Order: sequence, then C-alpha cells, then structure tokens
Amino acid sequence: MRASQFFIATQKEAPQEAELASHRLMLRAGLIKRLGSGLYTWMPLGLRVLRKVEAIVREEMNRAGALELLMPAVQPKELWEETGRWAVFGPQMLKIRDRHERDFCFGPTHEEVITDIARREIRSYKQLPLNFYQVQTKFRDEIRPRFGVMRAREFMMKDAYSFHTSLDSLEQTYQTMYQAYSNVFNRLGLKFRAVRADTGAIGGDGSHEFHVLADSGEDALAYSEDSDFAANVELAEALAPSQVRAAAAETLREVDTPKQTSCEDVAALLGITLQQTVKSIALLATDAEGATQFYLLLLRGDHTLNEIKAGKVAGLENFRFASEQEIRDHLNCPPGFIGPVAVSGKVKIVADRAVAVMSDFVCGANKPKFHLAGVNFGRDLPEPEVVADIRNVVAGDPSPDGHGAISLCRGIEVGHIFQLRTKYAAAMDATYLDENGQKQVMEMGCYGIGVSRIVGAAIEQGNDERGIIFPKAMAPFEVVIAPIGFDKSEVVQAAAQSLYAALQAAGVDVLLDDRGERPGVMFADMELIGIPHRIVIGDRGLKDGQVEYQARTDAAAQNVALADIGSVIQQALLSGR
RNA sequence: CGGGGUGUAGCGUAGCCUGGUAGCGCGCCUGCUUUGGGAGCAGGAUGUCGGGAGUUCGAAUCUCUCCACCCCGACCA
Repeated sequence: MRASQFFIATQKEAPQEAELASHRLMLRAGLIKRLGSGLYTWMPLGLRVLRKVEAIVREEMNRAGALELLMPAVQPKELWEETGRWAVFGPQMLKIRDRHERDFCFGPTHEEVITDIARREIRSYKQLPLNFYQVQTKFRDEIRPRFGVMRAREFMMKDAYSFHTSLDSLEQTYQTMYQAYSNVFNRLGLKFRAVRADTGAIGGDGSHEFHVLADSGEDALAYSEDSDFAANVELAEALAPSQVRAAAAETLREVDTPKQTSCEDVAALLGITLQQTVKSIALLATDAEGATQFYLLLLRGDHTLNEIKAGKVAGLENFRFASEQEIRDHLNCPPGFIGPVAVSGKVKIVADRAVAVMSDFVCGANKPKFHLAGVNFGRDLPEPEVVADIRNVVAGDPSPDGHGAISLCRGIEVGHIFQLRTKYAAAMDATYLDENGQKQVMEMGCYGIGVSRIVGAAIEQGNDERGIIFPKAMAPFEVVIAPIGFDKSEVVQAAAQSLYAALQAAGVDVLLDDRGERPGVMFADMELIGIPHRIVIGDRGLKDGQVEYQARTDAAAQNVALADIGSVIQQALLSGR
C-alpha cells in the first residue's frame, strides 16, 4: 500500500473523552472514530487490524473443525420467548419494532437462532457432532459503555455453537475449542491466561474465560505460582482456615464509637487490626414461596463480599442489599453500627469461613454510636447457622488446589467457552433420533471471542510514550518504507520504489510512505500507528549503499546494505516480532 | 440508576464569575523558503458558542428547560 493512496488520520492531541491508553491511542492513530456512546467506525487503518484478528480466528476455528455461517443480526421476539429470555435479558437488549408493529431485537447473542437452525436441520445422531460459528456484529446496550472498543455497545464477536449426542462429545469439542483459543491468542502474540470462570445462570461444569493480562483489566484473576490453578476471583474459592477458633479471652463490652461507621474507622479508633473486626452486610432475599427473609452476612473487616458466591448460598439465590430503612426496621439501628449480637430470631446469620474461627472480635452493637468488643460465638451470640465461603480471595490465601499461595492480577476478558448442556435445546425442543430411533435432546456448547475487544486489549498490553506497539500478527502493516525526500530525490525515490516492489513480491505486507512528508512527521506517524518494522531510505545512506532498519521496539536504528535489507526484513518477520 | 462534570472551528482550549456580538495552539488552503525527529515566513478559509425558551436595548456569558457526551459509584453499613 502506498500511503499517498491510503487514509492516514493521525492526531497530535487525543480527544478528551479517552481515559485508557488503548482508547486514546486508537483515536490518535485514527484507527477508530466515535459516532455515539459505545459506537465506533473502524477507519481503513483500524479495519486492517480488525481483519487480521478475524483472519487468525477463522483459521483456527476452521482448523478445529468448526463451520462458518452467518446469522441475521436482527432476531424476532418469538424465538426469545421460547427460552424466556425476552424478559430475562432486560434492558441490555436493544428492542426494535418493524412497520407491522412486530417486535425484534438486535442480537446480543445467538443461542436462540442457532438452536432454531439445529432443530430444523438436524434429524439424526449421524449428523452430530457439529460446530457452527460466525463473526458478526453484536449489540448490547451496556449500562455504561467505556474504554472505546473495549466495552462498546456495538462490537465484533466470533461466536460458535456446538451440538452433540453426549456429554462426552461435548467435552471433547470443549477441549478442542480450549486449544483453538490458546492457538489464537498465541498467534496474536498476546500474554494471556485461561481461567476457570463462573457459569452464571447457565450452570454446568465447564466454563473458562481467556484473559489478556493488563493492569487496566476489568476482571481480577487469582492464580497460583506453584501450580496451574487459575480462576476468576468471582469463582476462586477461599479455603476454610486450618486453625481452630481460639478460646474467648476477653469479656464482652460496649465501646464508644460516636462517628465510626466503618471497620476501618473503628479499628483505627480502638488501635486494633482490621482482622479483629467483623462487618455485617444486610440483605433481603425471597424464598420459593415469595416470603422475604432478612439476612446478616458476616465478613472479616479486611475482606470483601463476593456477590456471586453469596448468591450460591441456599436461600440467597436472589438477594438484594437492604435499604437503610429496611435495616432500621429489622435491627432498630441505623447502618454503620449493626451487628449479629442479640438480634431477633427472624434475622438469619451467614458467616464467612474466616469469621467462623474468630474470637474476641469487634462488631456493631445494634445501637447508634456503639460497637461491641470481645465478642465470642457460643457465649455472646449463637454459633452461626450457616458458614460459607462468601468472600473474595486475597493475595496470599492458600491456593484451592493445595499448591502454593494465590497471587492476583488483572485481565481483559477476550474469550469465554461454555458447556451449555441442554438448557436451550430443551427449551426449544432441539432433538434428534438416536441409534434406537429414540428422540433425544442435544447437548450444546458455546464459545465466544471478542474480536474488536482484542484490538483494544492488545494495545493496552503493547504501547509506549510514542504510541502503539502492535504484535506483528495484527499490525496494520508489517513493514513501512520511510524514504526521506521522496518527492525531491530521484535516487531515493527509485530505491524506495524498487524495494517496495521487491518486498511486495516477497509477500510482505508493506507500506510505502510516499507522502513526501518531513522525516519527523513520518516517523511520528509510523510509531504512533505501531508498525513493527521500519526501513529509512535517504540520500545520506544511499551514497554508501546503506539504508536503516529499526524495529518498533528497538532503541536505535542500524545501518544495513541496501542489497541485504530484503533478507534482514525476512529474518525479522520470521523471528516473530 | 445515583453522584459529579463538560458541551465554543476538524482536534485541544481561552473567554462565562463581573452581559457589549469570539480569541489562541494544532490541523486545513495559497505562495515562497526549508527537508534526518511533528519546519519558517507571509497571506487565507472555517463558528447556527449543543438545542429551545426566557430576562435584557444587547446573551457564549444570567435564568429555565431539553439533549448529547465523559468520569466516579452501584463490593456497602
């Protein structure tokens, strides 16, 4: 590609809207333009990057035996009513109406459509297993779109759906997809980690998320240095403490805490550690009969509630946080001073495993401006009815697999694989006839990759003060030829042209910057855009038959004989940067 | 959804408090000079000051209202 024929729209200053490095750089480099909240145009330069990611995803999916198809982005309401998700999906789903007043949505995902295909087309066990995928635009009306393409409303996703006659077969394809995903992210040159993930409302055993590691990631990940344990913090188990509860040593007493409404403040006032305090979190949950139950969850002061784990405690399946008024109604005390001692029998207590082994702790007194110290289970309040793992793991916790301690890092979720089992197939009656002519419900898996998000994630992982550092596999161009005085020097022009032709003939994705810009402008542009390899051709070097080569990650350029530059580039590209 | 903030030329912004009809940098256009790290000089174009209503002789500026966008929060007693 010749730069003069292309569209390069770099900017010195980034629009103020961008916070995250990747978002700022994508705007400055002219990869994307914002149209509205969470809506972005992929400019020609950015689209090249997106297409390269797509191509690798396609190659690995095809290699793994998946079949590409393309489903409509707009889907009729009736399909979604079959699975009950028209109501469940909620405001995240963009609903639209056609001229006949019929309801549709702009697809946030495609389980219903693909299951509809499967039930129409698949009759016999002989046709299975099958794995269909598509690369397509999705729309989810996010509560809060942010970070550019990282959490956009309209985005590009690869979604695959597999159908099986048995769980065995499903698990096999699941493993194949796990491997295919690893291949994709390795080929893209990204630092990533696959972690066990929460299966959400879908249930089932198998779910892994693939995360690109970056400090700005929205997810917290827990892993062990000493084993292959890795899980989303949402899911990572906090083991029960191995020590037994120490005997009570202190007497129960009230302490004056006029303004201290948090564990931090109380601990500071009393000169104790956070680990000696217990915080009480008030929840309301409705049981199967629709009756409302008030709960107090107990957590050690330095721990935080894991809402997903809490939701798995029997009775708490659909909890919500109590309002200030509801807290007053049940405990006769304002928030900030509530605790589990001497509460009415109508209040259920759920203690975290770490709390269950505490003694002589400090908690709210259910009396404004007072806390209790020297509190002990069995003596000052009953043993907790329920002890459960309801906290987030913290660094240093023992790894759940028994090997080493947990470390934490942050990641950007770019892939998620699921064993759906029969949830959708059963709801939509997707069946086949087995060897015995019996009707059976299909087992199902689904596998997503956030194609557009990957571009943002890669930039988040690769950038410096000069701009983007793309891995070779997804850079818009692999090599740029930057001739100095292209429009002035015939010698330079001739050398640049012939090198350009030679590299093109060799199959290199090369950009010739024939705009005739000054060197500073050219260098700054190409570094901002993040092209991995640069060849500078100038009169100065050409006198001695020399050109310059510099990788985007190199500190300085090196002189290379013009005659050798072709092979130097080939070598550099092979080395995989 | 709650809280905060911002809307002035393609981008970044000043002006707003204390009303008098809009300025700067980058970018863009023309010419000359320049050519190894975002050039210099000279000239030039581009603004319904987010929309609407109101106050006023007069509104970017004050008031009301609507809209858009951004940030924080929605892990807490």
